[in-house]
Amino acid sequence: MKTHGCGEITKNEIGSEVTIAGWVSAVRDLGGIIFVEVRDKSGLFQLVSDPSKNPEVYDVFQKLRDEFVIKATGKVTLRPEETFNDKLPTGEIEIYPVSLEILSTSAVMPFPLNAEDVSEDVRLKYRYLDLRQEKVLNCLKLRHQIVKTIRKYLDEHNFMEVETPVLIKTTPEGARDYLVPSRVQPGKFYALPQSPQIFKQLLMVGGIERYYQIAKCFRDEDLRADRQPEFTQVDMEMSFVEQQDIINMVEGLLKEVFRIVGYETPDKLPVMTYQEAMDKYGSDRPDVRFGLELFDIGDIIMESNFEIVKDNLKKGGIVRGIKIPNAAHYSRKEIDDITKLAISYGAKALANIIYLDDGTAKSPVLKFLTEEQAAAIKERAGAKAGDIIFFVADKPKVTYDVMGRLRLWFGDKLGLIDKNAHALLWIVDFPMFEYSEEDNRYVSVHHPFTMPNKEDIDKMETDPAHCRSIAYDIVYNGNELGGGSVRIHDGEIQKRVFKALGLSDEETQEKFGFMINAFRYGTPPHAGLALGLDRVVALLAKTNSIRDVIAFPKNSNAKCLMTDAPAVATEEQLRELHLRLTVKTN
RNA sequence: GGGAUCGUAGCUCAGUUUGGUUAGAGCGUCUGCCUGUCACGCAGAAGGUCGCGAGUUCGAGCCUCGUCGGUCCCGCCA
Repeated sequence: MKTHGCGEITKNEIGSEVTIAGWVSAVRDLGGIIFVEVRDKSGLFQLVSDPSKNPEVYDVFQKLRDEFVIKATGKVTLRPEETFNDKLPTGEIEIYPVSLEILSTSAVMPFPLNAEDVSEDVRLKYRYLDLRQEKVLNCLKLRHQIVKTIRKYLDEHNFMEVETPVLIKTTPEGARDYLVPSRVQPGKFYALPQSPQIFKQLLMVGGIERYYQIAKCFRDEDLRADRQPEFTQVDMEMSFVEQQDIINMVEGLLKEVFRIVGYETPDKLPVMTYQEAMDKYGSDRPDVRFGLELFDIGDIIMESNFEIVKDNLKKGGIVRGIKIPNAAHYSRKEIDDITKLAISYGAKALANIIYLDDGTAKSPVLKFLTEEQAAAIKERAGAKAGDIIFFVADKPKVTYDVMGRLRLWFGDKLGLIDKNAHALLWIVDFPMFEYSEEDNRYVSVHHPFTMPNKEDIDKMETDPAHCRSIAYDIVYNGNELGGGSVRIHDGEIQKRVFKALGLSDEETQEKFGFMINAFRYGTPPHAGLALGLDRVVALLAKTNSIRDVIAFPKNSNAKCLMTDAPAVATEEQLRELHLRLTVKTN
C-alpha cells in the first residue's frame, strides 16, 4: 500500500515517485496552496496542494482534517530553499501528490496530540490515541529495543525461553494473590503468579540448566507510580552456578541494555554489603550518585549523660547522624519543618546540633555532653563552622529508614543529584529473615527458597535475625532494578528454613509438598535473578511512572480507564463459578 | 485502611479570598477570507447539569456536610 515510511524518505529519492500513507498531523490551508503533514510510525512528511501544479487533488485536500488516514502518491521534490524546515528530518523535501485518497476519516480528537499538559486520566481513557504521540511511541520503541537486546543476549548465552503457567496454586508468603475461581472444581481457586519462582526452580530440577522468560507477574497490592497490578519480569535461572556467575551474567546483560541509551557500564560493578548500605545510606537500594553519608555516634552517646538515648541503645536501638554542610543559617521554621518531615517518616524526634559561624555550637542536646564528647561528635561528622548535623536514635529499622529518607530529601533539596549519572551497584549479603511484628514470627526477606550463608546456617535456629542469605539486588540510581538469590537445593536445609519461618511440617507438606518432593530426585545447585522490566525501561526512558512504558496500563486504583475493567459479573457467570457476592454491585 | 491535593467548555486553566445581573480566557472545533506554510495568519460563530447529592441563605461555581472520580504519599508490595 505504501512504498516508504514518511520519515524514511530522503533527498536521494528526489525525482522518484513514492506512495506514503498515514495520519494527517496538520493541515495548513493558505487559501490557494494547502500544506498537509502526514505522520506514520517513522516520522512526518509534507504534502502540498497547488492549483497550478496538481489541481486534480485540490478537492480532496480541502476535505482533510486532523487524524484522517490518507494515502498519497507523487514525485519527491526539493522545497524552495528559503522554505526549508530544519526542525524536520524531511524538512527539505515535499510531494505534490498526483493522487490522494482518504482511507478513513476521524472524529475530532478528545485531546490535543503532543501537548505537554493533558491529564493522565484523559490520555488513558483514549490510550489508543495517546499512543500516537511521539513521546509515548518512543517509550514503547525503547521497550522493544530493550526486550530484543535481552532475548538476543540470553539466547547467545545458551538460555532457553520457557513459558510457565499463569493459573497456578496460591502460595503463602509474599504479596496478596489474585485469585481465579474454578468452574469445574467448585469452591477452589487458582492464583495468578507473583513471579514464576517455583516453576523456574522446577525447570532446573528438570534439567533445563539455563532458563529465561519475559514473564507477566501479578500482585494484588495497592499501587504507586512505579507499581502496577500486572507487571513484567525478566526472569532467569541457571544451574551449576554460584552468586558470582549470576552477577557476571547480569553485568554482561546490563552492559548491552545500557548501551542502547548510550551508556557504557563498567566491566565490574561495585559490590556493597547490605549492612554497609544500611549504615552509610539507610537503605538497601542506596542512591550513590551523591554523598551525605550517615555516621554512627552511638559509642560517644553511651559515654555521655544523654540517658534517653542511652536507654534506647541498651534496648537494641541505634543512632545515626547526617551532616548538612552550610546549613547553619536555616531558620527556626526550616528546622522545625525538617523535624516534622522526620517525624512523618516515623521518627519520634530529630535532634540537631548547629555549628555557628563563630565556631560555637548550639543545640538542646549539648547539656548532656562533655566538651570532649561534643568535640568527638563534631569530628565524627566531619562538621565545620556553618554546618548542621541531624540525628535520630530509635530501633534500627526506624533509624535507618528515617535517616535514609532524610538523606534523599536533602540530596534533592540541595541539588546534589547528577541527573545524568548512572550509578549501578550490587547489594549482597541480605539478611535471611526479618521479624514481623504483625505475624509475630520471622518472615523471609527474599523468599523461602533462598540459601542461607554457609557461615550463618546454624543461626537459623539460634539467631535468625543475624543469619545472612546468599541474595543480591542490582540497584540503579537508588532504584531496585532486580534481585535474586542462590537457591536451596538440599531438602534438609529447606525444611529448616520452613521451620524457622514457623511453618509446621503439615503446612510445609500441604503448601510446598510438590517442591520438596521434586528436590528428592537430584537437584542441581542453582541460582537466578529477576529484573523488573517496566522499571528498567522507565528509568532508561527517564520517566518517573512505569505507566508511561506500558501500552495499556491501569490507574492507581487498578482500573483500566479505557475498558472500565474490572467490571461486574453477570448472575449467570457467578452461578457457574459457584460464587455469591456479599456486596451490592449496583 | 490513612493522609495530602485536585475536579469549571473537547483540552489546559482563571473565577472560590469577601456568596450578588447573562460564568470567562487560550488552544481546539465550525464558517468566511487568504498561493510557501510548518504553533500559518485574519474575521466571526457555536460550545457549560461549574463531578454528583443534600443543606445554609432572599440568592451558591464560591459556605457546610456527604458522596464519586483523578494524582501523589504512608501502611502494604517475599
